[in-house]
Amino acid sequence: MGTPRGGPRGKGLTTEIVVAAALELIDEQGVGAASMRAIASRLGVEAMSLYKHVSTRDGLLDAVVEAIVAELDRDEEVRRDASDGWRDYLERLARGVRRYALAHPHAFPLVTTRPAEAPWINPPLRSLGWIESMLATLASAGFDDEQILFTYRSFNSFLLGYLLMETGARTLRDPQDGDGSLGTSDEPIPGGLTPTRTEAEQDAVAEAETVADKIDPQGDIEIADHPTIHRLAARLAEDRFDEEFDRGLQRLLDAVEARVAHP
Amino acid sequence: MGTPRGGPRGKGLTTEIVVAAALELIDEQGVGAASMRAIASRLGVEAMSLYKHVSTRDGLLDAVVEAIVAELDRDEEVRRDASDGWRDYLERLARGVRRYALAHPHAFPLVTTRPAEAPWINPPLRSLGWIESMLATLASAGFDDEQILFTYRSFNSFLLGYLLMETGARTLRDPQDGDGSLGTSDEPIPGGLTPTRTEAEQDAVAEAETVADKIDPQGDIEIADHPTIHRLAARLAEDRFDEEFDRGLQRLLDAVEARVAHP
DNA sequence: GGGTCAGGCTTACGTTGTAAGCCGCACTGG
DNA sequence: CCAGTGCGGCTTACAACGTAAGCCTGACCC
Repeated sequence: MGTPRGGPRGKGLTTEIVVAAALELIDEQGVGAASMRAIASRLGVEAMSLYKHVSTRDGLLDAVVEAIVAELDRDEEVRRDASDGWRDYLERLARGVRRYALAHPHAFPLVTTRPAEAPWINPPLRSLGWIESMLATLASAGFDDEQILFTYRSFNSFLLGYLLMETGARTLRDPQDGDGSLGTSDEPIPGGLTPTRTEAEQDAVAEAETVADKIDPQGDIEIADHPTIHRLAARLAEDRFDEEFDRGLQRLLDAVEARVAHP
Repeated sequence: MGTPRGGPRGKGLTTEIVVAAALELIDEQGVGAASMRAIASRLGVEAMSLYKHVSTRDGLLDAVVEAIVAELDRDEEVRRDASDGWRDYLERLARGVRRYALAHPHAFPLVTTRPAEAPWINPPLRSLGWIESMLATLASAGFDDEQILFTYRSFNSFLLGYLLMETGARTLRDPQDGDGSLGTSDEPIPGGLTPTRTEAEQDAVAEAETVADKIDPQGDIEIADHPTIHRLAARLAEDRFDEEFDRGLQRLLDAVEARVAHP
């Protein structure tokens, strides 16, 4: 009841501010860096003060996810009404999702993996508002229930997979890992093809064959065991994400269209 | 007696045992429950002892991921040689991946989100061995480089998206307290289409208003704001994962086939 | 039999999330 | 105007976490 009336109370912190700070930290240094204390200190405040605005760290992370997804609401391109047909609508929606995903590559895994409240709420379209919007749009475009469901799931699954792949490729492991313990290879593995582990016995952690063991700091791979990878290395490294997203999306929409056309 | 003897040192703990224990804990109670102390105590050992076998918790998690992916090596179905053609090979591989994903729904997010060593190593096929296997198989099936790359990326992205969706649907949020402290907000936000978003003051990131607020403990949704969701609720809840995986996979393989047929 | 050392255990430290409670100030109704 | 109310900060405290450092024991080899 107690509505803040008259001149709005000169409040300092708000939930939105806390969420925004958390998101900034995540964007800059990854999820792990967003500790309650770190977020607080970025706001010039003590950690416990945050709890006046969020219930728990997990809750805060959920709120961050929702804030990210909510960027769709502010995306003019996406927001345009659906009067140009379902295909146009889905296309704009997909590009909008990609936009927010690429805007927050460190946070996107959060969007994709945070457990949902119901089995049919899935990333990357996690808000009931947008789910409703999509389903309703398809329905009023003449899709029957079966077709709507098919489209909903294919669409989600495509975006999920593609964008996780893309953001994953853009956020690699910190190469600071040199870190003695695991890969104490001071010397770069000689272009030599022989995986001779001379000495190097010092490494107490006789780890069982990690992928990292097979890739030296320069990113070269052992050619002997993996000739095809080696041959395709250049192509594998190419950044084709833009066009492949387009192609994939069009293929998906074609499939939907086909499904709608035939019984 | 208690001490095994014979040839080499009769050891108690091994890296594999630690990894296995970690995986069990993750499967049973989620990643968060797999603390060093918890893993150790499950093995009847002190936490610090684990460090004789793994270098760090992060390293252990990486090892867990590798162990999971390595289940492909033990999957007879997948392992059969590729003499029945690339399509058969990819189909078996895909089903194998799905098998391990469903075997470890709590761990799968780990597989999908742990940062890789190179941008082209991506889930769910994270091992150089399998990547090499796949690329080589396609090459010897007559694919040119372009086609190989296309197939590799589409395949990964499809599996990633579909399986993350499926495992996500199977591991929901612990339905505990209704909380509410997050929603100290007074103003109800109109969600959905035509948001009529009044001008946002500065760059405030988002509104508070959690999805959880709109779903009661029974899983019912507010019908007023989300009529289409409500109408489709039953269908949305249906478990069609098996057949949809098949369909999706076939569609993917068809697309590959088409791409290989035409220039 | 003495030396080595793998592989456990103990102790200790810094950091984390958060429960509990304190206090000042802005605002309120009388 | 003044006493009261409660929002929104702060302080303190604690259990659990990852892990650095070092100790201790018993199986092995010469």
